[in-house]
Amino acid sequence: MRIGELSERTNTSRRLLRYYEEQMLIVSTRMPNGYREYDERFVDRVMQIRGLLDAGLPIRIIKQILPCLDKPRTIHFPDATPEMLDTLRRERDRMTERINCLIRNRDSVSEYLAEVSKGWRPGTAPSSAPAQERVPAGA
Amino acid sequence: MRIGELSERTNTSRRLLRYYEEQMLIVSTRMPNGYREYDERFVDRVMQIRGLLDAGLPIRIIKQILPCLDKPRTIHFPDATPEMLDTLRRERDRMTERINCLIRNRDSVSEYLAEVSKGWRPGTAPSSAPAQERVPAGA
DNA sequence: TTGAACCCTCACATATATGTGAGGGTCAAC
DNA sequence: GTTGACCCTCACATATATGTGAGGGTTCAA
Repeated sequence: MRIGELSERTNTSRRLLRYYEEQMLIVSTRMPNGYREYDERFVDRVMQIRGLLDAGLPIRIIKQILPCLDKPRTIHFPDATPEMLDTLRRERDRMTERINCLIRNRDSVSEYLAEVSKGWRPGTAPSSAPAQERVPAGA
Repeated sequence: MRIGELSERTNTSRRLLRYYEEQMLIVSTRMPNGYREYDERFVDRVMQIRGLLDAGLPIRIIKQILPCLDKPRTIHFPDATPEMLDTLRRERDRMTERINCLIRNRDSVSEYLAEVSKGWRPGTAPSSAPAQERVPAGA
């Protein structure tokens, strides 16, 4: 597909797709006329990138963990230097810290909302349906 | 305490503490000479802010959820407009999405690391191998 | 009384992720 | 063959979090 379709399907501006390519998070082949050509799996890939970005990871880190995230898990031994593995371990721990921080704070917000809706004027229905929970905490 | 001590105890530059104040995440009283004065609880408060920031939340959101995070849970009913509660609910859901995204990806990284360490040449300790291999992209 | 170690404000600089637009090709439909 | 919807590169603009430094007070101890 061309960049326009990928853009629509991932809800990501063309500008950003080109930026991610420049940052080497994704690649594209070129058609004879110079247009970028993407194959299907880039839809998921781009959405994964968006998710990580939204979760607060910077591009330079995403670039490093992206090779670990292939779905049929193809490990590239030659690519994994000990330095990269160390970085990966540190980053995994950092992600765990972020997760725990977010969980703690989200739970506080949830609690607050629960208490407010309990004590709130009983005439008004607060319509709060917690979209929550699926949280083991392991490293 | 003055800004220098808070800075050291929270590992946050003075510049940033002033910035957080300007953004109204924290407040300070002033001593007669104009120096900022903070009380103990700002140590935790600032660390909480740092955690949320590191987890990817922007300051304008942190500002909104901060009132829900007081430890002895003092709910300010008059402050909570229905709009703010809606924002809060949306933000809680957004945090949950981030959490799940981070968990998913962290688990993938963990898995990758586990598989690499299993399949690695058993003679070599993972952080002391001769660092001479093809390195196409990485740190 | 001088100097070190604090503090103040103000303002410009940087990095990162993103938007916007100019100037210009390609291609299919009318 | 013109039009409209695509695409390209390049470059400047914006927002956010942060660094850095100038120019200048305050406090305290040697």
